[in-house]
Amino acid sequence: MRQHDGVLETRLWLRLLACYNLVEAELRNHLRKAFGSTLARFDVLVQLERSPDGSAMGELSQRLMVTKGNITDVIGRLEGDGLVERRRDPIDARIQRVYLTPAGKRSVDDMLPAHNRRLAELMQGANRRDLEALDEMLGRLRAVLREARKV
Amino acid sequence: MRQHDGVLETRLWLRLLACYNLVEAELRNHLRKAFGSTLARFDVLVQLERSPDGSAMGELSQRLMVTKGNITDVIGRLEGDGLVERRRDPIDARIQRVYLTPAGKRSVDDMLPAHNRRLAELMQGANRRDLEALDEMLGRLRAVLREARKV
DNA sequence: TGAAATTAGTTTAAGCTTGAACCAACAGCC
DNA sequence: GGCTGTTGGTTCAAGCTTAAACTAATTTCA
Repeated sequence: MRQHDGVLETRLWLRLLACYNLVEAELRNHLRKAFGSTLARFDVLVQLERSPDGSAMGELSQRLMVTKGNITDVIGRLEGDGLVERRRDPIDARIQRVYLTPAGKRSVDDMLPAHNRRLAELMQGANRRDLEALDEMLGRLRAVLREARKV
Repeated sequence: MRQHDGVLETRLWLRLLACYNLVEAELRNHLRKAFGSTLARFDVLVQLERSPDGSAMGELSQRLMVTKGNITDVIGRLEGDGLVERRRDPIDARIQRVYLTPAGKRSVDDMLPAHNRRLAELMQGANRRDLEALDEMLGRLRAVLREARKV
């Protein structure tokens, strides 16, 4: 009898989904209450902080795994608040390069440590070895999923 | 030197996020192309199929981990398409009980097997033992996160 | 009993997100 | 140079999602 009927995969997916939802809700809540911000904005700002030379719209879209239209929208809102600025690439005029403004940098520097602390707090009830093993295996699953997507 | 600075937790979260995004995007894509449906609708329908006696709006909201307002919205759309129907609970008049219509049941029965198959396909590149271990540990993490939320 | 607190759902405004259609700029090729 | 195809972003409509304010019904308890 073949046991590979998808039951394990479904249960795994539902558990992963639950973990995702629990963490996501808590982090969103924290950002909102502590900083009046959202995850979409935060994610973009963090990504930009890691790219001092700016980042193209499409690059952001890929890294954050959302559509290009989404990035256009979020960046537009962040630009309106003066946290980022867009400059057209001088070599390739199609490319919009996005940079953190000083205010944007201040904003990330403010949020990021508290955000990470909150995340660590959420998992502090877990055994450290479990987290390490989980981390390792999620890395492997990610590789498998990336491969599967191509096919 | 205290090593518990949140690096592990952050990496774990980013990997979990990546796995979530990869699976979610693929499942959504599949539902859309194969059935012209969405995950939000699908999730509600599956939940209702598991509750032959109907489900209250708040129950759906909790199980799917979304807000009550969201459920009102999605159910409204599903009802408009004739896939579910709302009936007020005769005992407690505050409660709206939601049921699958025959068309709704046909729709789930149509989608669910293909959906699960697609999910299993996505993970078929992974070692079976890894998936079992991952499943187990996600279950434990979920418990930890639920506990942490209460605090 | 009946006022106060709780619970179930709805509504609303704002923001998030997608997918598809579109425009402009670049790259390859003849 | 000037087609042709590709790439990077924007726009648009629709749907998804949240948080907060609200209404109506039930429960609690003095």
